[in-house]
Amino acid sequence: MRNDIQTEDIPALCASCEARHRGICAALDAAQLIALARSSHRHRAGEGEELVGEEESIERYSNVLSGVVKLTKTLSDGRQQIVGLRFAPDFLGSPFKVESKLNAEAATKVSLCSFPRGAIERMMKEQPGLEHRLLQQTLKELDEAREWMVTLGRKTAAEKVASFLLLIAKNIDPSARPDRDKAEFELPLTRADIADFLGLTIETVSRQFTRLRADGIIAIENNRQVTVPSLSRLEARSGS
Amino acid sequence: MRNDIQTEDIPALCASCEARHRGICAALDAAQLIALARSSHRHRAGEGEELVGEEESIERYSNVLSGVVKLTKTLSDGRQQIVGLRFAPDFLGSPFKVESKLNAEAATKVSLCSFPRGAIERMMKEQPGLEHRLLQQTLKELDEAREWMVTLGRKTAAEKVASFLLLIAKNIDPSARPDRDKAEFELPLTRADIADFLGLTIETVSRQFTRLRADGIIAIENNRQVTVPSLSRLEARSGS
DNA sequence: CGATAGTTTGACACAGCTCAATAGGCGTGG
DNA sequence: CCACGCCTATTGAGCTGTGTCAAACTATCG
Repeated sequence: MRNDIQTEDIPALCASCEARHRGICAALDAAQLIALARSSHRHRAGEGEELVGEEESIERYSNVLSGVVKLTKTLSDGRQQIVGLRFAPDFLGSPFKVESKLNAEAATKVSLCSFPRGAIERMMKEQPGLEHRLLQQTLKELDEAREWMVTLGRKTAAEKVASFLLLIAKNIDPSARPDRDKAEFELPLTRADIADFLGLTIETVSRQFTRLRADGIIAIENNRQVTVPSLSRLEARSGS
Repeated sequence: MRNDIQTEDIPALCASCEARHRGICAALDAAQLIALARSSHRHRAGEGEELVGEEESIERYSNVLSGVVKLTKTLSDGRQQIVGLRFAPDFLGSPFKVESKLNAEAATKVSLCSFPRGAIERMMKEQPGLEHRLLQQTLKELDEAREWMVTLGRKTAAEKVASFLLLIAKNIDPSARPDRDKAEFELPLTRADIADFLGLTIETVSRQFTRLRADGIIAIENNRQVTVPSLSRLEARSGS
């Protein structure tokens, strides 16, 4: 199914791409990668840019190559909830159509590799491995969503904020290793985003940050640069 | 893929089964149904009975034929959150293994059609349509989970209870039809379950029920039998 | 340096929680 | 068929965590 030996055959673009190894494209062989690369294009989006409006979602699918994308839902009166975050090399855009509305917006600067809907669907027919991969990613997303439901429904504000920091640390700390208990990373979200993710207000989020800082669980520089000296101490506050 | 013409060929058990039409089994042809039926068995479970403990989840998969199953997650200190409800003809048991722990418990009397893990996985290899079907069910679940995240994170207690009643009405009112604005059903969950589903306490749930009753939005008989004279009036209170 | 957007802090209000008592439904056994 | 007991649901009173509103502070960028 994978064809790592013939690395020279795969498109140059894909050779160093993370999605090729850990993402959707890992299910494709060289020939399929070439076919897909023909109709794919890389592009960037700035913070706050909308990626998937109603219409566009149907048009194309993307791999997240870098940056963070937030998936949001909005009630009719404007209340908003972030229902998921996508990090590299996650897949973006749900296959087949889902009835309910969902927005995707760049939380940070983002780079994407996009292809038209049709290309993926055609490939799915001739390569069941791709659909299998998609199922796995969807199951992972479902699992994460359920985990977060517990956070939203049953945790206190303090636990929510700690859980959030752990999630980010796991997903974007470049120095992360299983044994390292320390973490450093730049927050990809504003306080407002964090509030929307946690079902809180920005003021409550801010107060919880202040408390974590006062207790030495985290240090923050320039509002965004976070240091966690001990992930296990942070985890102890996450209520899990 | 489906083979409705040769109805006489399919197993007697499956002939009248809802899962055969709207569930997972719709992806199978007569021969496959027969093969699967050989290793499947129907059984019942009483209210509160645990269906999927850690170990068992891996062992077998089931279709829900009647009744309601609740999927729960529990924090280390005992706080609980219901992360999903399964109604007939939903599928139960996640394919491949998911790392995180999830419990499935009968919320009402339940009847199931179960088969061993291996049977399904073998069939998935020879019948891509089955995996496709599974992907669709998973996408639907993901969508529902996200919808509920908004409810948990951003709605008031009153809106949560209204949303819950709408969800139940949609899924188990036998007399439901798109045009009918009235609904009648028996609540499949206790107040404690409802609280765990909504991220509230039983007292708050009870008070919201009382208010809905006082306002004529619902009528309740015997604590479980609910009448909703106007679903649209109920929906107006759901905050969506 | 000033403008702007984001963040922190404070004072206060209120939705929903806690604890406690009462009421209702339902099965069991006299 | 009633009486009892158990379990679930309701109601009440008071408390508290989080929201609201407003002001001060801080980064960032032209």
